[in-house]
Amino acid sequence: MIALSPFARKLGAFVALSDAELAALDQLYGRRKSFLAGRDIVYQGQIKQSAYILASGWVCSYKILPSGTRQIVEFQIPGDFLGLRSVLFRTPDHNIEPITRVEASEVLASDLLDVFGRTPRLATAVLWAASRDEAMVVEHLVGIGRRDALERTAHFLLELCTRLMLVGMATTDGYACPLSQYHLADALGLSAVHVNRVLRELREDALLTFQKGQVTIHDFKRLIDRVEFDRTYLDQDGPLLR
Amino acid sequence: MIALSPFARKLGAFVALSDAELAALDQLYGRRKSFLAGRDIVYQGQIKQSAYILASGWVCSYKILPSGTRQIVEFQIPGDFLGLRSVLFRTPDHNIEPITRVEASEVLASDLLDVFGRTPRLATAVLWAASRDEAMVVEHLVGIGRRDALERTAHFLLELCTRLMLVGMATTDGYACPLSQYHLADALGLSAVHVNRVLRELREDALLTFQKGQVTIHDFKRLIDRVEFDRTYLDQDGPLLR
DNA sequence: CGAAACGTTGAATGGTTTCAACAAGAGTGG
DNA sequence: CCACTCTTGTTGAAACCATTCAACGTTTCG
Repeated sequence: MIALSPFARKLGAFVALSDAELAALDQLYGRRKSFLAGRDIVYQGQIKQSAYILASGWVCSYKILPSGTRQIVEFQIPGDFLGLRSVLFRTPDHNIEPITRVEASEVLASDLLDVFGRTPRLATAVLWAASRDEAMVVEHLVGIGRRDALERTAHFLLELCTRLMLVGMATTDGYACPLSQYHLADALGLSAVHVNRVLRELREDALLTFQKGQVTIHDFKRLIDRVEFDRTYLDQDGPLLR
Repeated sequence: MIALSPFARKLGAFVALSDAELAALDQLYGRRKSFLAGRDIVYQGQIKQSAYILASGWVCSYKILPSGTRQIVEFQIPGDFLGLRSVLFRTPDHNIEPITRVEASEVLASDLLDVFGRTPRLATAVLWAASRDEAMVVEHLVGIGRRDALERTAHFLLELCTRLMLVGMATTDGYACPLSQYHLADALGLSAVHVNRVLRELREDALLTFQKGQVTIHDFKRLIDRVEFDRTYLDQDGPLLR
């Protein structure tokens, strides 16, 4: 098997894809665009009738409160859809920040619907991925509402790990992670100072190290036990739909 | 105009509905079911290939953590869809609790798709409502992550107010609310004790009273200013799509 | 009437934030 | 190439918001 795009890899985990379906996937990819780290992708206008599929780089979507603090709602990594709903529904009310340099393929709504019509299994796969994204936002909400800082942080990093494994960018030993402690803080609803302390604790307990753009998991099993991470959607080694 | 169902009322706020479209809506309603307060609607099996439209009563969906605490993700009120995604996507991993006695009409996936195909404006309206639901979950996440207890609580009660106004069950003076302080606590990520204190503060500041199943808003404008509530989707006095 | 659920309040505890100060590394322009 | 600044990371101490524990009042309902 030759190198698949992260997107194809991810969908392949949900639905076993035939060569024909893989070919149909290619039709989705439109114009390639790149965005610079830090410079917000203003949703108004820029992405209006089109969505993107992330080819490389990390992105986050967030909201800013009148007080000036912000809350990151979710991160997108290679293989993820960006703005899928905004194509179908309405202009979103949140901001998008590229965390690294980002390469993304534009996806036109018309192409998407066209491919969906001709290869229903692809539609299933895409919607499945979308529903997983939504489940993650819910999981995120639960974590912020009911888990303490350490559990929440570890959970988040473990979830990132499972997502990255889907596209071949992580193993249970760790992964490259371009996030700053400020990003973590804004996502976890904590202060950056406290994130720092929590990371130190995780490191001193020899569970996990978050340093210099690298997450190293020292004891995967013990970490999972310690924070009661639910492995159900982790133990997916084959497509769900054949 | 004769009495519309809450569902029709809500959609009417998004899309101006013709008589023909209102008639098409009626086709959606299938078997009527009722559920008892407190008895969880187990998602596995019960609601599998069908969704529901709430006719009367309140429902909440929540997740339970290994520690035993729970986090309520969202509430559904009359006019809301229940399990829309589970029809399209996969079986959800959360529980559903009817808070009051609930009357709901079953909606078959086939009927839904059929109506969508024949009256695209209805499809737009339904998807619009779905996207608003999703936006609310995000708003909820932001609140839990970045607002203090008082702001969070007031925000939540104001949001409920705007939702209920859409279906004619609230005014800016208040509304009937069957939630207990425990429900509030589980939704807001707070302890019930602290919710009680926060409610007292809101009451003593003559902003809002939450008592005996009734939310009374004493000073709508001052409350909104105090907690920096965003009125944008509040000031909707006409359909967005004509 | 009694029990169970819900609401209320105080005091002690604790997790998290804020403030403040400093170290280390990356990028920038002179 | 070095000084400079800016961002990111690190640590301690004080302050604060929210939780927990515990007790008691109130309502609801069988």
